[in-house]
Amino acid sequence: MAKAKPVTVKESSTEEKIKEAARKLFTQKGFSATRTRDIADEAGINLALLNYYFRSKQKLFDIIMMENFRQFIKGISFNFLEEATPLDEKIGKIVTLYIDFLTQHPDLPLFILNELRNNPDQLAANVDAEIGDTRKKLFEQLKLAAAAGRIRDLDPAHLMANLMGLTIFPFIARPIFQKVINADDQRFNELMQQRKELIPIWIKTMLQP
Amino acid sequence: MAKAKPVTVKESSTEEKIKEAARKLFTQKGFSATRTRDIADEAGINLALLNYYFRSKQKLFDIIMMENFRQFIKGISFNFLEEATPLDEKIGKIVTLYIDFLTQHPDLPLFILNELRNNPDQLAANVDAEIGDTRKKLFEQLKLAAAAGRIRDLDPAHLMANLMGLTIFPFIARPIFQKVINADDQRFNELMQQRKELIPIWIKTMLQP
DNA sequence: GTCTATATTCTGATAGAC
DNA sequence: GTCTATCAGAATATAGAC
Repeated sequence: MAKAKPVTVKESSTEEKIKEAARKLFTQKGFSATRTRDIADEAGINLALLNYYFRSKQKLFDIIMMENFRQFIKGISFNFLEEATPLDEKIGKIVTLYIDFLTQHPDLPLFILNELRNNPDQLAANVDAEIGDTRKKLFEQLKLAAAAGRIRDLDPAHLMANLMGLTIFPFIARPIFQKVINADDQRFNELMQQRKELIPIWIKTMLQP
Repeated sequence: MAKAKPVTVKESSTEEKIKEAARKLFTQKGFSATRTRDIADEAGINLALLNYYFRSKQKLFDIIMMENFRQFIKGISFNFLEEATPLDEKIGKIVTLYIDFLTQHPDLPLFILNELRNNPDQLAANVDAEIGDTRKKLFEQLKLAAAAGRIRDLDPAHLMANLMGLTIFPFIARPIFQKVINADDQRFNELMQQRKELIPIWIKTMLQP
C-alpha cells in the first residue's frame, strides 16, 4: 500500500501528478487562461479525476496559489530572521539565494503579483503571519545600525524596495529586458550571475554613512 | 454630423466608449479573464455593438495592447534620444517622468509584462523599431563617458536593469510591497515621490569612478 | 480509483427587427 | 447605429458503468 512508503520518497500518485501539472500550467498562464482539460492532459489522466480529487478548478488553484506564495516569500523571511548575522552578510546571502531560486522558477514572481492583484486580501492573513516578524526584526536591526552610525539613516521601506527591485525585476521583465539590451538567454544568465556580486555592493553603497 | 467636429475635441462616440471600457478591463485583468459582456456593461452599451465596431474580442484587444505598449515605452525612448542632454540630467528626467506616469497608470506595467510573456514575438518588430535607436544612443553615450573617465565602466545592461527595477518594481509589486512595509496608500505615494530624488542619486553613485 | 458519456453553464459572436 | 434574442462552441462539472 502507498501508506507504507516512507514520506521522504517522492510520491507519484495520481493526486500528485495532477498537482504538478496544475502548478506548471497555472504558474505559466494564470487561472483564467488555463483549461482543466489541459491540466488533465499534462498529467496524463482523465478530466473527471481532477474533480474527483479536488472538487473544482478553483479549489485546485487555491492550493497551488498558497504553495507558490509560501515558497516565494520563504527565502526572504527565513534569512532576515537570523538575528545574529550582520546586515551586510544577510543581504549577500539573500540575493544569491534568490537569484538561484528565480533562475529555477522564473515564472513564479509574475504569477504571484498577478493573482495577488485580483484577490488583494485573500492572502492577507497568511502574509501577516509570514512577514510580520520579518519586518519587525529587519527594521530593528536597521534602526540600531543607524543609531550607532554604522549606516546611513535610510528609510527601511526604500531599502526593501531597492533590494527586491534590483533582484527580482530582471526576471519579471525578462522578455522586454532582453530585447532592450539585445541579449540572448546565455547572456541573460551571465548577467544574473554577475548581479549576485553587484547588488550587495550597490546596496552597501546606498547605506554608506 | 460628427465629421464636422474639430479633431481636438475629446470624442465620446460609441466606439471611443467601448475602447475606454476595454482598456480599463483588459489592463486590469488581462485578456482571458475579461468578458466581452463586462466590457459592454462598463461602456454602457450592448454586447452586439462591440462586435459591430471591432469584429472580435481579439481584434479589440490587439488595439488596446498596441496603444498601451507604445505608451509604456514612449517615455523611456523619447528621453534617451535627446543626445545633447548630459547623462545625469537625462536619468533625473526619466525617473520623474516615469514615476508620475506610473502613478497615473499603475496597472500598465503588469499588464504589459503579462501579455508579453504569452505572445513573446507578437510585438518584436514594433519593439525593435521603437527601441533599437534608443539602445544604440544610450550605449554610445555611456561608452564615451567611461572612456573619458567621467563614470565607472559599468555594463549598460546593469544600468538599464537597475534604472527600470528601482523605478517600476514598487508599482508592479505594490500590494505585496505595501504589506511588507506595512504602508497605506498615502504613505506609498509619499515614498514614490521621495524616489524621484533618491533613484538618480543612487544611480549616480553606482556610476561614480 | 478510473473511465466514458453527458449535463450545465458560460461566452463569443451573429441574425434580424427597428 | 442600436437593440433583443439566439446560436454555436467551449469549458467546468457530474452521473454512472466498470
